[in-house]
Amino acid sequence: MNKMTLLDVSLIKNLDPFVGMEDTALQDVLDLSDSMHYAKGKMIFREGDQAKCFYLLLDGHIRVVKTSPHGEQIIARVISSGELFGIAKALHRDTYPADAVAAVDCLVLCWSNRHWDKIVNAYPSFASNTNKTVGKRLAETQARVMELATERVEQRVASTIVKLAAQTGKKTNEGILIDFPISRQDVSEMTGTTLHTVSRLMSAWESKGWVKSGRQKITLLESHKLAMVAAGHDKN
Amino acid sequence: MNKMTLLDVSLIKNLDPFVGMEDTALQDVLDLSDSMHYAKGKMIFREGDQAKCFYLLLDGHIRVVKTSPHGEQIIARVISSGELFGIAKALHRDTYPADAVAAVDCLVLCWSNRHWDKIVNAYPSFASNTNKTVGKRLAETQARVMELATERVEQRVASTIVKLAAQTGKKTNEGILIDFPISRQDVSEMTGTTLHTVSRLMSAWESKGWVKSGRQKITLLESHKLAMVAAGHDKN
DNA sequence: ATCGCTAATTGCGATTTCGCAAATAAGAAT
DNA sequence: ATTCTTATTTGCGAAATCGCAATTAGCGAT
Repeated sequence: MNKMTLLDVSLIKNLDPFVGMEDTALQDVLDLSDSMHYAKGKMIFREGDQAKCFYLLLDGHIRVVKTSPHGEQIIARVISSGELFGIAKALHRDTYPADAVAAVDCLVLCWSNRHWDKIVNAYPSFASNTNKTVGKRLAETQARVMELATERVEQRVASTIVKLAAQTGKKTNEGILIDFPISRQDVSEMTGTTLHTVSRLMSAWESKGWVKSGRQKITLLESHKLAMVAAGHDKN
Repeated sequence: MNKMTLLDVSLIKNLDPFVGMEDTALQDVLDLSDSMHYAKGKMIFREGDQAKCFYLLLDGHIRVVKTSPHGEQIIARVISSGELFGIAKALHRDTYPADAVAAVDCLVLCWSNRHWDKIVNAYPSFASNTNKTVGKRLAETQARVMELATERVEQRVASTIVKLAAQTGKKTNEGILIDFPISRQDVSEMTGTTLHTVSRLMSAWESKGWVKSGRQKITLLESHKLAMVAAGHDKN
């Protein structure tokens, strides 16, 4: 789509999916890609769509969302820059397993799935890095099952915002800001609870001075306190 | 360990992990394996152990169990015959992510991880089948997150026993029997609830004639009714 | 600056699910 | 057959969380 813009190898050279690849190989792969921009709120692909591309997020944040048979949504994960997404091919799927929505304006590279086998076969470290990514996601998902099965809402919410802060956090003079718009509803969809309960928890933490939050904005002031709550320790 | 016993290609020829492989290839792979027996209750590997082997279950059932930091256990999945397990290499892990326990006497093949790369490189369809398995497990795990996040206990328990019946069920003249010893506690560890709640649900269903259950034994008489409950429909 | 929309807050009663405790039952071992 | 161990059942009160509803607040668009 955008073959005119020259994409430089340095854009992707240091990203996890490409470690271990030669510059010439990177250039070859880059030459197969299109670069795309998605405005905040745009849907990049939808659950069940035929998977015709796979993607690399260069800049922004993406929410991966699944919808239950009864219409409730849950956020399966948040993709940050440097991560692959929509890699249905790696899982031998021919449809996407979830919606991908731009949480902010996003810059992505995308490749036609036609190129997948070619790339995977030509560059074993790419294949290997991909497997590693999938393995990590499986482990994370499994960890979430554990949390949902054994922890109370308060712990899950604390743990989720601490993890988000670690993943996407930006230091400000007040504390660590979660660097994309995130509502109470979003947090509830990541933790299996309701926006009401999240709101109550945030209010309680705010009154203790542990967080400072506003409309779609969360700043952690005392992340260690929250980490304690996440771990299920004392609740003072 | 058991090179004396001649293992025949027909043992594994039709199993998912090996579809698309030539008989000679299968024989080569088989020649690298050891066959092992694990008595009911034996632990095959433990979470965090250095992963030195990967396994194929030839006969029996295996519980894959994770333990939370606070000691609660949850059953991540149940492995049935024909499935690979302990494939840490496929996920680029060097430790096992969970315990594997023989739910009944089990017959397994195992391979040293030394052989993993060799096998994967020599037999692309094995690599591909493995990716597919991992993809399926990721999807299942994700589905479980959805259930835990959005459904009530009753639905989750119903859904779990229906799925177990589909996976391991054995037709009897009464109905579909889940073909390995499974306690109320086990079910609770698969659904994120307590054995008490499971017991109450089973009692209720038994009094409606939907199931018949005893000590570590569950038979589904009216699985469609349970499937309705699982789907969250009426509760009559 | 004002309007309008969406997000957030919070009180309160309703439900769900838990957790304890005590009793019973089913097999396994002797 | 008897004893022992482990699984199951069930009542009941407690706790966590939900869900509704009404209000308030923040921010973008006009």
